[in-house]
Amino acid sequence: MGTAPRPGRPVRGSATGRPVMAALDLLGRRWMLRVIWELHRSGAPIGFRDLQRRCDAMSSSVLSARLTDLREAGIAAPTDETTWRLTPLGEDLVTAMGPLLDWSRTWADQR
Amino acid sequence: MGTAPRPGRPVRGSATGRPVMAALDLLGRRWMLRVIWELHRSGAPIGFRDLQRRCDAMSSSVLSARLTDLREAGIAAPTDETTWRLTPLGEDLVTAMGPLLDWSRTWADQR
DNA sequence: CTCTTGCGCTTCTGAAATCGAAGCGCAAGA
DNA sequence: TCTTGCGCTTCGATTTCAGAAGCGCAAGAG
Repeated sequence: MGTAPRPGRPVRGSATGRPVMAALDLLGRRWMLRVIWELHRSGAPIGFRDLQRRCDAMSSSVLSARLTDLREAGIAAPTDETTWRLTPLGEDLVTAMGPLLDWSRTWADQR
Repeated sequence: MGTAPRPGRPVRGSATGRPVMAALDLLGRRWMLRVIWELHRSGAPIGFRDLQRRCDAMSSSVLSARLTDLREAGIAAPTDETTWRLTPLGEDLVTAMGPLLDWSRTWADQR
């Protein structure tokens, strides 16, 4: 496929290809943040169908596309050919998402 | 329109409506993170067409939809009928995005 | 061995989101 | 009056997603 954005190259939604724009493009795809979140939350390598179930039964075709995106971006990787896990870079990303999740609770309280 | 997700209610891509899932859905829409980022980066209230230009000339129809989403979510608000700005809640969100932007630089360095 | 079950995905078709150009009504100059 | 730019809306074409079906494989059950 080769559709995953890379920093340094022009990206969908950004002519510059600056890292932050590439990241916002990659992470702004449907289900992306959720898939990353569930990969982390499972704690251990997880299989395709299991991951799909955890993501509210999201479409398998899109899950497949997202996993390809994540592999190309170096955020997730297949382990023993049948399961997936986050790379160290991916775990760093989850850590970076922490404040965002905290914010979502604040957001919920304010309504 | 009323399409913006709210915590506590079932959300596209999540049957639970838990705050974090609602946030991931809202922020996972195309251009959403970028629009928030540019609203913040401009420093002052900003007009529609100006904002559009800063977002790599994104489609005006989608920008309009995103601004509606953001207004309903309480993240952005119109000021004097001709410009937009982030609410305090929106500024908190940008702060929460900080680590994510830091991560994007790490991500860029690793490739 | 055959039969079933579950796996990781892929394929396909209709629905939904997005793109992008065009245009509307308005207001402020020249 | 005429132009210019504004905030947006509308609409047809394109891209993406949803969701059911299915393929090939492997591991049991009988």
